[in-house]
Amino acid sequence: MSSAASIDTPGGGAIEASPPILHVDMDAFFASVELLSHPELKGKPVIVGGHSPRSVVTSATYEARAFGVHSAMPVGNALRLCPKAVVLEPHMHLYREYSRQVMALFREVTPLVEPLSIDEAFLDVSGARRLLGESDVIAQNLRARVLAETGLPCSVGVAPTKFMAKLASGRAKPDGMLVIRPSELVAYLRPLPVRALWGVGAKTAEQLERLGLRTVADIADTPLDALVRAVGEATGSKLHELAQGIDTRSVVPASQEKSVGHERTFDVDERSTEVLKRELLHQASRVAVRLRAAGLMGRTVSLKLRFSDFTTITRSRTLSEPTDLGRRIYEEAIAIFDAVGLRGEAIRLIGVRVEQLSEADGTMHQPALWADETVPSEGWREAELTIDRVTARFGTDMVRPASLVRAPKSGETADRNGTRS
DNA sequence: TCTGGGGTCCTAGGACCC
DNA sequence: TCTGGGGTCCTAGGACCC
Repeated sequence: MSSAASIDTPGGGAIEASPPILHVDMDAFFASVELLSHPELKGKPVIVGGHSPRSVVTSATYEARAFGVHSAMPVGNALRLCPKAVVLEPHMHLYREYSRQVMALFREVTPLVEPLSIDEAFLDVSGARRLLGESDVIAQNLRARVLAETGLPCSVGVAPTKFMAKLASGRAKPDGMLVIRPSELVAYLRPLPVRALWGVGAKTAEQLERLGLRTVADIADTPLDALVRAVGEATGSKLHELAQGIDTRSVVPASQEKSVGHERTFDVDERSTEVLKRELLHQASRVAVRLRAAGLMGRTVSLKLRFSDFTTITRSRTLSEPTDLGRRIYEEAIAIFDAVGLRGEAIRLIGVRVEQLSEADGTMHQPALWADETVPSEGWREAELTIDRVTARFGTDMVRPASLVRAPKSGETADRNGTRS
């Protein structure tokens, strides 16, 4: 066992004055992006969410939050709390584009940028400080720059560790900055509720509550083994460290994705296997398009089903060879689906995910054999590459299951009927 | 209008190998 | 042959995060 208390201080004493980690979090990201195209709604309660009956809030302006609206809440509930709110459909492609822009701005500060989600990232500025000044100065300049170049507000937490930086950015919201220095760290942490610790959700909080543990201080003062018995090895030891302000994780620039999937909740629970399988075909093809676009292949296919009562099952199968073909993923998903043996149960959600990703380096691809021996796999590969070209040109909406239903004859590429207006 | 869609990580049991 | 243990892979479920 090594000494857990030793903390690397690459910048020496300077760290005391200027903590090295920034956590940048865009404020009400999706809603803020929408306001750029709807300036007349500025200052009003705005909710981003779908219009279908089961849609939830994906983002809300602070004006809407004042009414108790928050993300993951059903849109209907949100509208009851705030009837005047304007509901806007999400535009994911726009959010991804703005995300790309702000992440690029972060990388101008330091190459050590770790995106955490579409709208937040950690920055390690311990090296950049020599050039750009103390980290609070870097943070303020970055906030100003993001606002000037994108029109979007963000908040920044500055602290000695990732966890504390994230905590700080949360405290700084909206449109603010907060610096937590090493000497203030423990005093800041101890009074917070356990729920503030990373990895403590509703269930874990409940388990801890049963032990009488309510604050971070309670956790910090509880012996490690008692904690581990209550919540398991990994969570227990993690919490014990976080509670005393210890977090040795470093900022690691983007790593490879581990899975790619799609899922859909039906507006009304679905019983028809024909409809369910058609949805699987669509999802498998979308997953494959994304795999190929990223130059990845996957080896494990899993199917997810959620029933009306919200119970959820997943079933997976590992292939002998990785694939990036929708046809192959679809076949496997169907085989799993058939093995589940539904007897007309109502399905609320269905989804497909591909795991165990590896880089597809072209030459390594082994053409798979289909159940239908008359269809050469290379024909399918050609068909799907055509889909990629159509997608690149017209967007994913153009890729319809219909283009995969029929095998292409030789010399023919996948048709692209199903054009949407 | 009960509970979206994209993910990551952990646990636990069994198979299988050395 | 009474009882090992470590490691890896696979599968299912669940907690958690944004």
